[in-house]
Amino acid sequence: MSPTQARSTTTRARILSAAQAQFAKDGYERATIRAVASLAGTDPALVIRYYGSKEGLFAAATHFDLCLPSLDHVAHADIGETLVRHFLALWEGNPADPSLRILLRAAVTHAEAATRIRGLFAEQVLPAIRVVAPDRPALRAGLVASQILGLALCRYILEVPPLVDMKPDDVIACIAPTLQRYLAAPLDGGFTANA
Amino acid sequence: MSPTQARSTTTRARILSAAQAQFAKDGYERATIRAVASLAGTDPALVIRYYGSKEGLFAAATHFDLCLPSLDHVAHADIGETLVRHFLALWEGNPADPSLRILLRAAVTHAEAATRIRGLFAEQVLPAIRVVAPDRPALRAGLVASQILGLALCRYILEVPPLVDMKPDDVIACIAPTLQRYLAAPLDGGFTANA
DNA sequence: GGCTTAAGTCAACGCATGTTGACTTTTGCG
DNA sequence: CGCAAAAGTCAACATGCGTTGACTTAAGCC
Repeated sequence: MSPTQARSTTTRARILSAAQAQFAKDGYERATIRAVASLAGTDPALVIRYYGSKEGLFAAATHFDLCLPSLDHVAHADIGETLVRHFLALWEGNPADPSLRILLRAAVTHAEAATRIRGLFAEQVLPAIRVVAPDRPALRAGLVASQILGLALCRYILEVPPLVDMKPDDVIACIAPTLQRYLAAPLDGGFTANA
Repeated sequence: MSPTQARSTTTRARILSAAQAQFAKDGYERATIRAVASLAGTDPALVIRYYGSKEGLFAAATHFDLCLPSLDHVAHADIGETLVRHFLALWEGNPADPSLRILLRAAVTHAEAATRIRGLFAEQVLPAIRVVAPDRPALRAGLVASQILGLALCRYILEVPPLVDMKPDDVIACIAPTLQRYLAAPLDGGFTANA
């Protein structure tokens, strides 16, 4: 790669990084191309040249992977805890991946972002859960998603007081048994009778 | 009330109703005063005259009450189910109250809406839960909120496939035991050791 | 009936946005 | 060096927004 190509690559990366920061902070509609360019130390026109449009920039800023661990070699009793721990690390890791924050902030008003989240669910969460919960995996994965996303919403977006201040290990201790039940509860009896 | 006052009251109500519909559908930033006025069959200027600004219109469109039932006369074992059932009715009732949908859609990017949700939590959810779970009520209420909001997010906003298609009674059967555990689980042992 | 006040309408302003095209600067290569 | 292509910059456009003020219409009251 020639030096001049390297420079453009660097600029593109700076723009993408700035875009992720702005989308994560302000959501899709409040984030502006001008603010992204300013944060990246460049020009709005360059942002458009490299990413085509605001939509294209958003798509590029949210291409990522949940990196779910394979659950089939985890002790059955530890699957719930493994899942919460993984998602907490995703949100709070150093550096934290901003993509989930971006996606969650945007998905509420942006149809394509919502589709993307459903895609993550169908292509990454559901398959991982299918291998450890072969009966009604979609239902179980959906319940897991509702608790995980609800936790993320309250802790990282809405900042509901008791949840935002908890230590990660305490969050794990509270949430893990819920996921464990969603994954392992028998279908007859106390779970869901019909359907 | 004179007929002319009655007319203005009707118009104000039509505007408010249209605003709720638009905010619920599009979120705060995508909803426009012009669209609200058009849906209400009136003029944008009138919207501003009656509600001062877009912020004022939003504030008026989200003044509401969770109408939580008093839990102190519910059998202990039924509190979880009572709560889910109540929130499901709030979202799906006929007519469904659009306020929660509006608030959830907006809170993700609108600071004041997020504050409003925290206010609902502190002033309505927390007190109701305090009377049935006197030890660490804030923690328990926070966990309940995370599951309820996560369910609402997945079922009504993101429309994650397995959750959006479930019958209300099945949702209740799945979620109620989770809330029950959050409210009634002993603090030592499997819940959260320290903190 | 005519005057006062409120209800409703219209056109316009100022502003911020995404996006475009022409321009200038820098780089790589013969 | 000198040219071609790429990287980067600038000013401007068109559009849609919230909001404003002047205007017109209708209603209530003496």
